[in-house]
Amino acid sequence: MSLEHAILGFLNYHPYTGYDLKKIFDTSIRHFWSADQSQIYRTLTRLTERGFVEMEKVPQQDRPDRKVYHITEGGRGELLNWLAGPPPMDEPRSAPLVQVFFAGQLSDEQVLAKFEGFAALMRAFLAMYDQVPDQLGPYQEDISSPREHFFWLLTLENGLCSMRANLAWAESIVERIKAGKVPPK
Amino acid sequence: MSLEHAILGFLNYHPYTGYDLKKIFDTSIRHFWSADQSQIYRTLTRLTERGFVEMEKVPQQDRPDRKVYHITEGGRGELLNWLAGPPPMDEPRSAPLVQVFFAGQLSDEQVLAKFEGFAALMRAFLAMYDQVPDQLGPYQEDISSPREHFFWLLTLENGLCSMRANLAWAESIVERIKAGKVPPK
DNA sequence: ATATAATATAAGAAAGGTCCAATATGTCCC
DNA sequence: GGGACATATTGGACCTTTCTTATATTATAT
Repeated sequence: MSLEHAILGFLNYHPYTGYDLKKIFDTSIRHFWSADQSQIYRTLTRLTERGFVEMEKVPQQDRPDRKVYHITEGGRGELLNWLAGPPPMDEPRSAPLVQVFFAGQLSDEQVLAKFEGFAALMRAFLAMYDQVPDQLGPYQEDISSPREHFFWLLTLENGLCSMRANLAWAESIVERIKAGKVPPK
Repeated sequence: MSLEHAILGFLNYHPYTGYDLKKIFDTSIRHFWSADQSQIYRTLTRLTERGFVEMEKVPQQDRPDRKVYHITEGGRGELLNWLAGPPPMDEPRSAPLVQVFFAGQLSDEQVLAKFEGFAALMRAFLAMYDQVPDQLGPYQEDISSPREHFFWLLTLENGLCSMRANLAWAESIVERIKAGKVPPK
């Protein structure tokens, strides 16, 4: 679980409202982390209870007050502690691989279609990545120093590397299928 | 969500109890799918309600009855339908990448340690993979025809490909850090 | 003789996440 | 004037997952 840490990470650049955070998640880091709008508000409440963030009401004329959250000393400590700590290992959870594992229960034609589908999916991802801009979307001014931009590019690279590896994997399987190397039912 | 489909996939080979399934998950496909014991029992109940599986009580002397679940025609249909359908795309969710994205907030020494930590983690994964047996653990007899074994090797290959790609990524970053290419704070 | 691990199931509670709907207003365009 | 869209937050219902605890027996090790 690290929606909390992702929120703390952004609030450590700049104070934001729940609405701001939703937009930041939807634009900048959408390709490796997503967040439900309700969940962002609930997490902000939880972080407030724990003393990691504080809220300030900014009244506006004729529309609901903005609730601007800023990180506290305790929150900064929690964040830096988590960042400096050991890298969490991604718990494995891959619905596509479940399909691969059980693909033997399909007919040979269906198996071929399945893996061609995988390859197509990964090519589509790669095409998308080419369109991911160098920049971070709105709210850049707060975040995009050369240092932050450098680390942003590193996360993009990771996506590219993984997708290329997966594409090569899927393609090698398609070749093997066509070469008749799948044991029959 | 496809714990349901993973369970259906196994029950399509052979009828099992909840306990059997837990052991199968913990041994065979542990590296890309895990399942909590309570969750397996609850999911079996749900699958029964939907008519995808049926339960048969097998009394045992002096210990709780085994509840052996077997797949129904409806369940087989649901499974094959899902398998033949479009590959689900994994929703992106990567705690490690959240750390990369915010790593700029650490000191330069901490950044180096962070990425060396990533590389070490992936080397550890790769070392583990070498030890993953060719075989599927217990319950093999039910599952390991040459065809099933072929698909099992494919999922292992995927893990290897991804990990190698991630290792290369982490190592290239370590090199760049050592070459002084990280913009200062 | 006793402890423990393994076999086998299940219920309760809490945490996290998703979906949907409600509220309230401002702006922009047709 | 009406419709669509953006701003801004909140609440309810529900689902999934995890953690913990409980029960009961058998096999194995000390």
